[in-house]
Amino acid sequence: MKDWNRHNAISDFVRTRRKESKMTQSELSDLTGVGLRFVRDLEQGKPNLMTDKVNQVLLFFGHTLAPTPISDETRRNLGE
Amino acid sequence: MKDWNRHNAISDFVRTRRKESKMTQSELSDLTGVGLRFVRDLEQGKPNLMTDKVNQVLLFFGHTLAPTPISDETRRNLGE
DNA sequence: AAATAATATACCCAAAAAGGTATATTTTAT
DNA sequence: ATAAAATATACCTTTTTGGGTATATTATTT
Repeated sequence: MKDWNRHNAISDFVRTRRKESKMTQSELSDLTGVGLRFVRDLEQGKPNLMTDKVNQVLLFFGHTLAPTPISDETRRNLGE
Repeated sequence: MKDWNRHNAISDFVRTRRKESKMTQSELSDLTGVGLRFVRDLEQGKPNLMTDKVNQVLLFFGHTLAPTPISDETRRNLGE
């Protein structure tokens, strides 16, 4: 099983935005309609997520999943 | 069940890039390691996809899924 | 026009996600 | 230091994905 990575574009984005908004995971869960468990899996970098669940959360912050040129950081981590 | 939408950021991106590269769905499937069925679901806008499968395809085109401002979505996907 | 290639649809199955709940650990407030 | 709140981990169930294969439709080539 692929290992989790707390620090990836999506996890970092959500965790940062949530804290900036002074929300708890539980509040974000309620406001977005996804399960609390999902918010946790998301922020802790579960490798496999459903796109529409992720979008359900991102949408709350005015964002959405879209193809983006890979960053140097991503390129660096390709090997593992 | 949510309906499929052929024209969304991800589907359009993959279909366009694949055709630019003069590849068939089958070739893209082989080259990326995802199933042919997935390439089809992806290009036809299946509402729910696994992020790591999508990334497996996007990576081939030097991209990856990342949170993107909604207002920029259209611009980002039509260009480059 | 016919033949071939490419794309789309329909079926089944194994594997895994999402969610709920309960428990443990960490962080924050008093 | 203690209590309370927030976050993390573990177990279980239901639902749905991804993939394979077979068939149908559409597009391309000759």
